[in-house]
Amino acid sequence: MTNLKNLRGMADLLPAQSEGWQKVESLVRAHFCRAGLKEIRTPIIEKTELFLRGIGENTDVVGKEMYTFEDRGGRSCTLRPEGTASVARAIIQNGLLNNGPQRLWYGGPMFRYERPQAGRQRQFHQIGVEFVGLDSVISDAEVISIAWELLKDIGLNDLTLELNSLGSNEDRYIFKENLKDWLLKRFDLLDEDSQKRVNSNPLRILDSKNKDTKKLLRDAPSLSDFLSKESKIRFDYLQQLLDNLNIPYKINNNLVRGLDYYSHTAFEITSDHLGSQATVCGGGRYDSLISELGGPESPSIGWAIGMERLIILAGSKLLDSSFPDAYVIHRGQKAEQLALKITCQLRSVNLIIALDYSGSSFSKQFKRADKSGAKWAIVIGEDEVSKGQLMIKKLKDIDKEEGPREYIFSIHELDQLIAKLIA
RNA sequence: GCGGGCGUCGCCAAGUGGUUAAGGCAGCGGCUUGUGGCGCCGCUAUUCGGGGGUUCGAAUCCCCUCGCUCGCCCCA
Repeated sequence: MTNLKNLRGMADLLPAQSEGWQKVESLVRAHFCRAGLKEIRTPIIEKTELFLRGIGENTDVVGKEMYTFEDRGGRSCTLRPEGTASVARAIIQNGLLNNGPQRLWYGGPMFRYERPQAGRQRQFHQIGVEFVGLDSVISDAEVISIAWELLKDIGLNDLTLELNSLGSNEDRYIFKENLKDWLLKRFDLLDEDSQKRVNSNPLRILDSKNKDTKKLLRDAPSLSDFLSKESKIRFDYLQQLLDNLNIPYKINNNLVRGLDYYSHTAFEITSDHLGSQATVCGGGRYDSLISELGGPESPSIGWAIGMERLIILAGSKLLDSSFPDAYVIHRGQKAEQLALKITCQLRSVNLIIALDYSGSSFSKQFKRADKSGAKWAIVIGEDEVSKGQLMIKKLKDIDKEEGPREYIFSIHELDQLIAKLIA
């Protein structure tokens, strides 16, 4: 291998892992289906402008993590760093809201140009849910519960749901000005990153991991004190609904989230088993995104789950477990032809059949049959072909003596063979 | 983008300047040309992520580059 390696942060999904992915994906689909969600698929490339306007120019995602390039027509294009902006665009462009609120899910690869580490790659996969055109608090609770129940169903136990209210746009504007004033008075005490953010995105400073800044912020004005009466009622009611659903949560007043479009409800689901990338699910309400992108006023809420992180957490619960029902052993050219034919016929009735290709000794083929984990060996040799028969032999539990291990069938009586294999 | 660690066969690995690069697992073949999970025997890296350089001589030292990994930042 000379230089033909993967690009940094772009991982292959190998056969040993794909079954785990499929398990998770089918569970995910089942949950979405039960919740009555419809799938939407959008292109993985969009005009750069969509993300600039949708996600916000001062966010880290847009500021330093986008895969942006010019196409041959000189258009600035970007590989989507998240799903919501594209979904919003597609909804507006196709007029879906004319049919009422949309309850949608999506999934697929996302791209962010970052230094990879555990649970973080440059191409990664998200599944997400978006409720567009719904304002009621029960939709917030429902959206959260879909994520929570899904994660629980995959077998993840020690997860933490962190919850906050960012208030209305107005609440947040007033708070932002207050916070900015407060921070500017203490500018010299802030860490470098936070100093840069004071004017562009002061809310993000609340989320700072810097020790000194954290300490300083203990006395800072709190967003919760700036929530309007309506916003407070909303937030209280959401908590009441979650209590009612027995979904545990932790209020985190510093949870701001990195994308500009959130208002009111913001939440994250985190785990202690992911190293420093603790968030497995993140989401919130985005009441003004659709209208800002040129659509009708449409309050909305959604979340995204990182598939790679989900798979890491699910870990050993996803071990490979599929074995063939039967392994077809054959010797001789006529037998080979029959073996292939039988294999296809049995597969057509949904049996999982493995076929040997080696043409080596029966002894070797039996060894391989054992290794495959198959329950039965189907043996087709020259004798069988000439008699129009085939023989099956039970492979597992060789030491348990209970009745015959071998059975002969006519190749014209496949029904009986099938019945035996299924039994 | 910044800072650490790492890169020898599909996997796990020994080797840290000197004849042919250990070993284990897996794979393939044989013992056993038509019957299995054990066992025994044999085969499987002209090459040490890639490219330069130092040297009589390099997987081992130096430089560059690619990738992985851990932390920061941030997020899924």
